[in-house]
Amino acid sequence: MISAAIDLLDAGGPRAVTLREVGRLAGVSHNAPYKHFASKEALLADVATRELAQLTHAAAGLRDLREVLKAYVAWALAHPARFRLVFGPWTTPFDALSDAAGAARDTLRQHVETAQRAGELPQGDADRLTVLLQSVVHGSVELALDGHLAVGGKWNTAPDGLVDDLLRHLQASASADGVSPAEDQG
Amino acid sequence: MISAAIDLLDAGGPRAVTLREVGRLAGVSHNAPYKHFASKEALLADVATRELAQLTHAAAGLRDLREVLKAYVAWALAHPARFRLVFGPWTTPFDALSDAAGAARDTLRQHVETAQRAGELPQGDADRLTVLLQSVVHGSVELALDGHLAVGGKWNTAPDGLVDDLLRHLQASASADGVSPAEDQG
DNA sequence: TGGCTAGGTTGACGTTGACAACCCGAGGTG
DNA sequence: CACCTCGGGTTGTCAACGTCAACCTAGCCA
Repeated sequence: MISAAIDLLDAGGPRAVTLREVGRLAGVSHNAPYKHFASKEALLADVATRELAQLTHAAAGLRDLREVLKAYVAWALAHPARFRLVFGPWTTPFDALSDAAGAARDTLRQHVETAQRAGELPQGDADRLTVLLQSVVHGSVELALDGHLAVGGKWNTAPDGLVDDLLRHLQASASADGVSPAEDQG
Repeated sequence: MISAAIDLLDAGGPRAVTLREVGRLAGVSHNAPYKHFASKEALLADVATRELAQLTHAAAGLRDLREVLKAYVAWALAHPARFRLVFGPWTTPFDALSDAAGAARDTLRQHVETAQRAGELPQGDADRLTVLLQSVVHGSVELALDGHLAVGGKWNTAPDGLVDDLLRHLQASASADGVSPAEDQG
């Protein structure tokens, strides 16, 4: 059923995900999903949780911060509906989904701290830096999905480029700020 | 009818905006809205366009870039449903809305260029810088609305703070860049 | 054997977006 | 004046949806 929901989501957007159609795709009746999920939103929350956990797992194995950020971007652009679902407006809180989001941010923060130690990012509160990076990824992807980034027909302003821009500026800020660190080779 | 739609939107979120309820609030029958709007989405697009135009108009009169960015943030946090509506997933394109979004980015870019001339931002493509800032505003607001920014119970990571952080880093990057200028031309 | 339960089924209810047909009153034209 | 067009309103209707309720059935365990 969950895979059926994902199929519908990818094919026709959030509007296409209907409990009845999920049941149809799964070869059961229109009310069978209620035996597994309390509501439509609960089904979607389950889908979102799995998706986010999978993404986090994949990101944990990547080399450096830039790769992680770009992996998020690539995933979101490849599966817009899933991205919007995961970070969408939930009307009721789901613990599992919140936990998954927390785990995702934790692995991201770990990469941030590593980059800070390497002098590639400014020192300071790693949490703030993490959410700053996450915000750029999140916002640029959403703007791109809405078509707001095709300014003047040039696509240099794609999310990937914005991530690079921010990292470059942060690197510059780190260099300017941290004249003290000795191991500034790299 | 439009004000009725806004009332419903603010009160009960996107789900509460129903053509029938709009008609009810406007004191007409359940099908009257169809005499003015082709579909529910068209009504919402009209609402979104007005809202965005109004916001842009207000932003055009502000002093500096920081104020503009914070005005966006304040508006979005004050009216989450409107924010999500404006930048939400439209299933059909609406020219008026696209134009309004373009105008919004134009005024933002103007402030960016002013800040660049003042040396408060790195030189280079103003468009890229604009969307970078817009991305942070956009992303941080959305993360905040989803409750993803209450890390460790500290709210220093609020969108306002993130905007300040980014501007500070960019300022530092600009200062560092200014040492060896004349690299970008565009 | 008997009963409990997870999972499935049919049926129904209320709500919604949308379509169609009818209706009225103001305005312009002969 | 009669005639007609037409914007805006109305009722009626439809299919689809989420959800609730009741019923059913196969497997398991005491």
